[in-house]
Amino acid sequence: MQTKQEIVDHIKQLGERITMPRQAVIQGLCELGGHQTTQNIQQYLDTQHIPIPEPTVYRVLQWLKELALVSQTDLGQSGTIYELLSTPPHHHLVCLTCGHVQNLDDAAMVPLRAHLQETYGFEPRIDHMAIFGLCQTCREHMTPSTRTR
Amino acid sequence: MQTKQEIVDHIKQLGERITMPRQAVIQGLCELGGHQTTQNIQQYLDTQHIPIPEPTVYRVLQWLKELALVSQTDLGQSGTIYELLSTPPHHHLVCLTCGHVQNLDDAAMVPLRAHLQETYGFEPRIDHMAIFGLCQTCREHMTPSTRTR
DNA sequence: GTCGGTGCAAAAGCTTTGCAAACCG
DNA sequence: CGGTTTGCAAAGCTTTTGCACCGAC
Repeated sequence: MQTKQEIVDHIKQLGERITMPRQAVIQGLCELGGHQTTQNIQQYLDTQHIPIPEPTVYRVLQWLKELALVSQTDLGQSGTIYELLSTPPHHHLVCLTCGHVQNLDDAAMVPLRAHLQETYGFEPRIDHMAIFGLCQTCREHMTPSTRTR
Repeated sequence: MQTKQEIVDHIKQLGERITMPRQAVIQGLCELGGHQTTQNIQQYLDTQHIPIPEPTVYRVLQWLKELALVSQTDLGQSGTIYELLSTPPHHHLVCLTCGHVQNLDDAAMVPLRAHLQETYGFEPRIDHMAIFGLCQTCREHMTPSTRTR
């Protein structure tokens, strides 16, 4: 886990401008840890008395993504999450019933990644993949009437 | 590829009601084939002089999904696609640069599916998975300035 | 005839955009 | 000081919802 200061220093070396909202979003990502939605980040900053307008949160996250410091993953109905790229590579098992998101170690994807490159010439951005399905808990509590969404 | 009539007969046997908009959407899925967005379906039906309001297209697709006749896959910025489940299982390689969607045979996912079940107790709905990355064409034409989205 | 589906209009999320004012370096 | 970034407000898109009317069985 990187500290906010390390990231800020890194960005300065890239010649990018550091502003208050940018520091705030980075701080939010660092202190919340893991994967976060724009809402999570904004609400957390609110509790820290650092109100940041939503459009700015989006703009900062997009900028961090372009600097390859943050990944963006679309989880379908479960929303879109952003994550510091310092964390070790992993993926997301998204439960279609309860929306729970579980991490999956990257080792599971190594063979698939190789296969796609060799067979299709496709370079997967499998740094943060979303796999949808049913988590163990929901499988056990499953009733026939349970809807998929 | 199933015909519209086969599907309609099947649904009747399930005791579900058949209405004009429902037939229309099924027809659209059959005749367009493959994976389609709500817009595709609606626009196609417009050309056939069968105007269906958007909310109804959504409602019918959701209903078909609950009957396990159609799959819904979220492709992130590339939208949401619906597909008849009669087609052989496959997945989608979504290019982050050009948005192109390429099919991937299910065989590539068999080992991963087994692994997730055994290790995590997670039952993946890997019937139509979206894998994001760079397609061969975009990799070749890649310039450093090219953005991810 | 009854229950469920449709159509319309409107709302709800989430994300983006335009532009003047504020700010970083 | 000059070019960027921010804040605000408003628009855009996709998807959902409420409700009266209509239609399938």
